[in-house]
Amino acid sequence: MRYWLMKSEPDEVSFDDVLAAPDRTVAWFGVRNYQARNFMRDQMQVGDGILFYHSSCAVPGVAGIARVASGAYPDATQFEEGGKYFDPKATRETPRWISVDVQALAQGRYLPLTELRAVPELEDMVLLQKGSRLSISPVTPGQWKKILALAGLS
DNA sequence: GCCAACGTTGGC
DNA sequence: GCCAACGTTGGC
Repeated sequence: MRYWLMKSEPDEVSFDDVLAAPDRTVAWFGVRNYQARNFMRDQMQVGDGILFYHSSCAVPGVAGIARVASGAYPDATQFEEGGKYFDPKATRETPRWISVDVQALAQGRYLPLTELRAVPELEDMVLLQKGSRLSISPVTPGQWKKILALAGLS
């Protein structure tokens, strides 16, 4: 059982969108970074905890918690010619990018990035490191507990 | 829109 | 394999 932070642009997929989806579950598509992909491929397991983070928006922050709801499978968007996530080097036989299913679990108090930065126990979070751009990053059990407490979800 | 930081590409 | 050029991320 591991914990992760996953970034989504709310204009594309917000936490509310996941809550409203059938079975509160969506495919996590569009990862185009090898380090993030490898976390999904090599380390994620069904049941892992997810901090659902809103990026590139007016108030970036943690919007809710979710769980990994499937193993890895090929990301369908890599084959969509003309689409934003099309990858000409990917083939059906040798896909390059993968997805997992993500199921929303609970929505607590919204935790803005600025607030997270002010919490001493969270200063080692990958998210908060200078220049960190990873769309999927590991979260320690201690960081997970702290954030759930801050969100009122403990 | 700006720009720092980082990742990828491709010529050599 | 190096590294300059270019592209992307994402907070502000």
